[in-house]
Amino acid sequence: MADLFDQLNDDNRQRQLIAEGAVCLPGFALEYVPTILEALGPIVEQAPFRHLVTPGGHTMSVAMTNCGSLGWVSDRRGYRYQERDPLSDNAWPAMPEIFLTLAQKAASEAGYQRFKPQACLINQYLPGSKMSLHQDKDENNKAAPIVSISLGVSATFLFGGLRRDDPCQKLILQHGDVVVWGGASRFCFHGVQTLKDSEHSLLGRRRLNITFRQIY
DNA sequence: GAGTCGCG
DNA sequence: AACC
Repeated sequence: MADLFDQLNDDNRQRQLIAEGAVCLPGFALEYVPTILEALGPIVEQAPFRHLVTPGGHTMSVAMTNCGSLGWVSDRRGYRYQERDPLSDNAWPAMPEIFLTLAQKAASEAGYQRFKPQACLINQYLPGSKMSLHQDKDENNKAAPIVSISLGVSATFLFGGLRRDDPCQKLILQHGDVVVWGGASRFCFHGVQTLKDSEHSLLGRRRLNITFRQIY
């Protein structure tokens, strides 16, 4: 009975406007999931997930890697995008065609037709992982949106305003959901609440978040 | 002094 | 609260 209710609920989830310029597209990535997971294998083999350190000296609970021509990194010196993986000094793995296609399709669906993603940040959340409220401010191109794909275990996404103390909306992001934000909401604070310990049939106890950004 | 993709 |  609960399963039936959940299923109906899922089917009824609709495109949701979060704020001006920000939208959630439930299940938008579902049809691409097998291809995405296949493409992720060689990426994490070449550039394994690692826990980055913030400029303040704290280790992030989320494990990260990148693909694409630029990757986001953090260390004691600050946040930045760079062409090479600091672990290997190699270029980041290429962005798979399907990633580019999906990111552009989602951006277009949200009203951003000129999105040219250069950076793809892949975040792995295990139970207990979280992402504190922050703004994405390291991109040179301030007009391009952010495209975020959720896979695996559901998480509560916090979407606030332009000031840290603005109230946050809570969105439950499920496997296959895509969130796009840009325009007036491009610099909204956002974060992810501590991942609870639960199991997803395809990905186990993990949540993967794949985000796309245009840097220049 | 200002800000914080972190912690208490 | 420490570090930039």
